[in-house]
Amino acid sequence: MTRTSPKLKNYVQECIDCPIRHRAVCARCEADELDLLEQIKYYRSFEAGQTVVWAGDRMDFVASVVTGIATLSQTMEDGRRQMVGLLLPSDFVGRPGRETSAYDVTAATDLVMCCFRKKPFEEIMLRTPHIGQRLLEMTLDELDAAREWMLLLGRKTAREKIASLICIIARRDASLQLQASDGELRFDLPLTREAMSEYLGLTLETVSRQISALRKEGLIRTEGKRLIVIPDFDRLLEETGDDSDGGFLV
Amino acid sequence: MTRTSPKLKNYVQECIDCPIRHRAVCARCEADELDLLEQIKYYRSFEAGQTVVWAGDRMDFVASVVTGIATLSQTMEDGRRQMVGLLLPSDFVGRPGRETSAYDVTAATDLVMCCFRKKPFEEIMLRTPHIGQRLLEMTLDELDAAREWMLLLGRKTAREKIASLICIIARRDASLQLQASDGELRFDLPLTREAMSEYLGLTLETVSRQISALRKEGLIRTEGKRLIVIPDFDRLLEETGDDSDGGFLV
DNA sequence: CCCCTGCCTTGATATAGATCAAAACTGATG
DNA sequence: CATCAGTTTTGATCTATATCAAGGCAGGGG
Repeated sequence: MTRTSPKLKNYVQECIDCPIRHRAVCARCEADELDLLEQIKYYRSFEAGQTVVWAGDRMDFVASVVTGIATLSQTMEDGRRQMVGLLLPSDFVGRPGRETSAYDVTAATDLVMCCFRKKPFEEIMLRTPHIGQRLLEMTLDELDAAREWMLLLGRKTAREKIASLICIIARRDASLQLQASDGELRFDLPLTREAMSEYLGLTLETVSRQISALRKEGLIRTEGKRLIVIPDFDRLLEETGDDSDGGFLV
Repeated sequence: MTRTSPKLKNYVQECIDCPIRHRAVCARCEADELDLLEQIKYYRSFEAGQTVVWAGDRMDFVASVVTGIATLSQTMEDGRRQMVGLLLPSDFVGRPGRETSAYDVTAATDLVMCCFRKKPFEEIMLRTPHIGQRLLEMTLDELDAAREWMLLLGRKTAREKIASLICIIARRDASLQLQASDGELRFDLPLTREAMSEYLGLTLETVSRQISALRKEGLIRTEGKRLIVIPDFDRLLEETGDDSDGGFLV
């Protein structure tokens, strides 16, 4: 678990060719603005399971997720945990103007982040409105997502929660991968039952039971450990409890 | 209910003397920047219970809450409702760059909002970094609050939820009113049992029972319809399940 | 090849909170 | 002052999900 696989080290990438160039906090930057960021950026890699920072710890950088998935979670004194954010590629980690992390940040899968030390980043942000504008936009999106999640946590049944989670991951995955072989959607769900339960406000047993139920009813199939296949996305969507139209915004 | 009490009409206020001047989206504005906003602002008043906009409806303004409390909520097709935001004075309503409201916005109490038509506001925002900066800061605060709430919805018991709600309102109230007569905190909790249940992801019966329980144990007293007295804030805080130190920001 | 460790699944039971129901209160209206 | 609608409280019961418990399965290491 603590052994570092060599392939993760020394990830390097020109901004120009970066896979998240047009979705991350730098999305609106012009070439010269991008140069400023490129000069101060550095990459950090983590293996699945590693902790990036603990809640309350000093965190002197902000970052974009380049590849992999990170999670934000809170822990209560007695150990109850709730995940409060699922960070996919292009999502932003950290808060300008705050010294410490408010949440535990964990690598759910192998993870590469594009980091900026906080101080220089804040300086560049003041001089570069495009960054602040993009960050505002992204933060508003996160806020919408958090509120959507409040509905899920407060009012949905266990079955609806699971269906919602699968649909959301499938959507975000599809929007990146651009694959839509006929009607069947297949993708990686790289979360353990426990991680899902922390996200959904359930126990891992309930997660397992509900996934089994969806499988028995043919709403999903599972292949191997982490692969999910959705034969009919719309049918699964009906199980989420969301309005037939709108639903999640990504 | 639909009769409009005259006192609510025609609220007018110079920005200079505005009670939320230094907390709202205009907080960082210099005098000349404030002038720009002052020229396009207008006030709207709502009575307790009135709906400001429905989710999905066109919303061509953004606004700051000046006095009163507004709520944001989502409704599922079958009627289940979850409140996703509680907007107190100085909080911001609406999202620049979005045509329609994502949530039902309702006046929980009599309410006065300082409104800006969206288009001119967005133009001023582009020219005035202080507004965008402040809005980013406020949005990040909202996001933190939403995530704190996710923990509450996903993991807290009914009792902890109620204690948390009361503590949060008490805190925010205290930070505005600046009254701290000895140890005893007293303040208005202007939400019906139903509104509380929608916020906490409970039924109104459970809310009522838990409030009764806290009252019987002397953790709170109630005076009249809406007044709450907290004899010992720290003791109530212990019932929230939050870390003894940190807890909610705001 | 076998064992171990970490997941995952499934079953039996317990319980917090929902649901259903009725009565008590509160304040407004005629 | 009586009535009425909207709240709140409290009681009885039900149920979805948690909790406790036991096996099962897959992959890595010796």
